[in-house]
Amino acid sequence: MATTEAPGSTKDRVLDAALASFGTAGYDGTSLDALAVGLGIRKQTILYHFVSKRGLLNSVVDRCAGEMVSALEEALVEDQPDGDRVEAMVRAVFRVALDQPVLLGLLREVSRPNSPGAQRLRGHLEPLLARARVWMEAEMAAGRMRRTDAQLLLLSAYSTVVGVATEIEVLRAAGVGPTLRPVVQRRRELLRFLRASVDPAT
Amino acid sequence: MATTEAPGSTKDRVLDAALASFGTAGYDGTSLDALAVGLGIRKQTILYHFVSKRGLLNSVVDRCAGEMVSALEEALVEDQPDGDRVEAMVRAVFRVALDQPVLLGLLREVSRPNSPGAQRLRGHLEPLLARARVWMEAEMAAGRMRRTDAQLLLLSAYSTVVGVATEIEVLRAAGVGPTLRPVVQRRRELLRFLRASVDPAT
DNA sequence: CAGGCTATTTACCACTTGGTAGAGAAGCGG
DNA sequence: CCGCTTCTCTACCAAGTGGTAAATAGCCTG
Repeated sequence: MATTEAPGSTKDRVLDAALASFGTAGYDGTSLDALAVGLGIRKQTILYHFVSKRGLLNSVVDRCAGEMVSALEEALVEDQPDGDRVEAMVRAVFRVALDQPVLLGLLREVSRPNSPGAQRLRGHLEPLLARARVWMEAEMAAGRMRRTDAQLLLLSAYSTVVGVATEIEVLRAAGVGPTLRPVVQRRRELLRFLRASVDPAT
Repeated sequence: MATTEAPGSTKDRVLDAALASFGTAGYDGTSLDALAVGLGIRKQTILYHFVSKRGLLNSVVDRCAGEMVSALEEALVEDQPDGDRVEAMVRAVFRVALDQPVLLGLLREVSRPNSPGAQRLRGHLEPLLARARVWMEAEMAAGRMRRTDAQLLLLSAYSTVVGVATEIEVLRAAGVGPTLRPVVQRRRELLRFLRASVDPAT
């Protein structure tokens, strides 16, 4: 049983193309035929590997959520000397946003309520959020963080980070170009926001 | 020539239903047939009034952008004694988000790059953004606002506000309920952020 | 070489999509 | 009553949708 596919395999190429299409055109805006033609294969090959369109979406979400979660977990591990965990996570998200912006596109598409795959995404992110929640509550108890509703603040931070990172793609589309400067500035502003939300001296 | 429709007219009912559907299911996820059935009319009646599906979207965007812009302009007028313009605008957006959350859904849907209607929305918001830009630059010159790239900060604020307000719908879907408390708290957090971004003492 | 397994194909299918053509119907001014 | 406009309807259609069935080819094992 090979859970990991060779990166050049048909299945993997389909996943890549599907990610791009779902992230930009959306789920409904993606046609299996078009996807197949773009890959030089037949639609039925896609259905052979993923059973249904919905199954394809699920696979794409699974893979991307996996990448996202492991990127975040790496960021959490590498700053063991307690060097601002928040900053580490934000940097991780922005790195992903720069490396593969399509992934953020999918995240945006799929985090819409009632969207197919939204629930599945939540399932992947839930444990991570739970961990963050208990950590925050510990920080609050220790007085290192301002007292607020942890869940609410987390959702706020999540949507803000995704919003900001997603917008990198918007900027790119608007012709601002893949210049690094605006991105860095955005990240700085965002960190300022998160610190303000968390600062106990208020 | 009656530019304004009677609020009970067929045309207006179609606009309402289309707004709801575009905002939740998205453009591609909306079918004219389903829309018509939901209204108890025939699809061709819709096409008679709006020529095409795209035309319907344009009309919806026009109406919503109009409401949004006038809400913002009202907010700007009523605080002539310079009582924190930023707060007035944020409050206006949140009021809209609470009164008609679907409108925010449309905003989110349509502000995706390459989305049909994205350009049209930009056209509506452009003058408002331009006004805000010159105002901010004046504030910066007067030293009442920290020096940054005005355009970038505006985009940041825009996406953040929309993100946060949109998420109200997400919360509602997640069962957090239309309670007022989280919304108020979110607004407070957001204002803290915007003030921090703008505060000259940094 | 036989037989099974995997991967990809061709050939269809039922259904939905947005859109066109044209017929009635209702109201209204002459 | 006529003719005009406005609105809604029935009847279609071509193109595309996701999905099923079955055939074909390659490959490894016995």
